[in-house]
Amino acid sequence: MKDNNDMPGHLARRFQQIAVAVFLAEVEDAGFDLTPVQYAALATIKANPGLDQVTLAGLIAYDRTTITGVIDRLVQKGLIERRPSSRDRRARELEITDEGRRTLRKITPAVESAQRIMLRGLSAKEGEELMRLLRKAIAAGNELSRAPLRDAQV
Amino acid sequence: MKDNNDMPGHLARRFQQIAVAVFLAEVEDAGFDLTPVQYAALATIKANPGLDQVTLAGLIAYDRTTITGVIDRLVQKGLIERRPSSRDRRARELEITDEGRRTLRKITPAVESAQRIMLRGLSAKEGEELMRLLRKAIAAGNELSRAPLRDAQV
DNA sequence: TGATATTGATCAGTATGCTGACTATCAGTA
DNA sequence: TACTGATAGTCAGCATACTGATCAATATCA
Repeated sequence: MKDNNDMPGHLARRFQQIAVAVFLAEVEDAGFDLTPVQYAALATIKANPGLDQVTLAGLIAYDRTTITGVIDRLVQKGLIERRPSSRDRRARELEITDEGRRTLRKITPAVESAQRIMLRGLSAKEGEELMRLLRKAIAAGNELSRAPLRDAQV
Repeated sequence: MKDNNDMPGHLARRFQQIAVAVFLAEVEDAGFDLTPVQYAALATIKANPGLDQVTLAGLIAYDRTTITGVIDRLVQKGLIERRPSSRDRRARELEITDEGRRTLRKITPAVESAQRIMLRGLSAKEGEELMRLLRKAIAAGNELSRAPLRDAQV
């Protein structure tokens, strides 16, 4: 019988669990209330003004049904705006607000600190290697989840 | 601005997302309906007959409030039994059923196949190195989540 | 012993994430 | 143009995960 510690799936779940806990703790210490998912969405909307929800989902590999709720909460917090697209009446264009921009700027140190903390058991070289291997495994498995990563159409 | 791909937290989430999708697909192909979490709980109950829920949670690093629902569903499926402990009337003892044992035996090839698939982009050596680095990072961050890994009391 | 603290389990509430279904709209084509 | 298929977004339902609270039972110690 294989031990849990020999199962990449188990290790993935555990590392992700710690990563989320660290992120939330750092962000809360900085005085904000934003989840990892909300942060990624907000940063991506800022970098791609006016994008629609499906494009956003593709850029950060979320399921389109998950995005709906995330967007709802970001709008609720006043960090982004959602308005109908003029080109496609099915689509919604997403735009960051001034407050969203402010939040993003002030929260960045906490986010970067969280990334360091979740790798604190590794040397700099090991951290780089872990990220490289994760990127490689993810690239090979990209199409295996319902929410694959997609490039922006531009 | 850091890219998502430079964020270990983002990579962790993405790898876990793929790992779960692969697990569910392989298990469903084998004709079963069991989540990664349910599998880990079932295997751990089999290996530690009569353990209580808190001990189970510690062994696989789940939150104790999450365990309740997982156990409910395993009982519902007839794979385990939950009964009051004789030593401590607050606690419940968990025991695998014959059907649980049968399911575990028949599902194992699918689970092992899933572990291979989620590492398919990596060489054997790289897969080992990824697991080593994950274990190391997890060990250093164990106490940072609400559900740290705990040894069994025995 | 009796007061206090701790522990095992559960619950309510919130936030991902998924499947599958549905509506509205758009795009391509016969 | 009318039909067909695809697409954007939403929703219901289910399963993790977490926070914080509660209840019952156990442990601890003055």
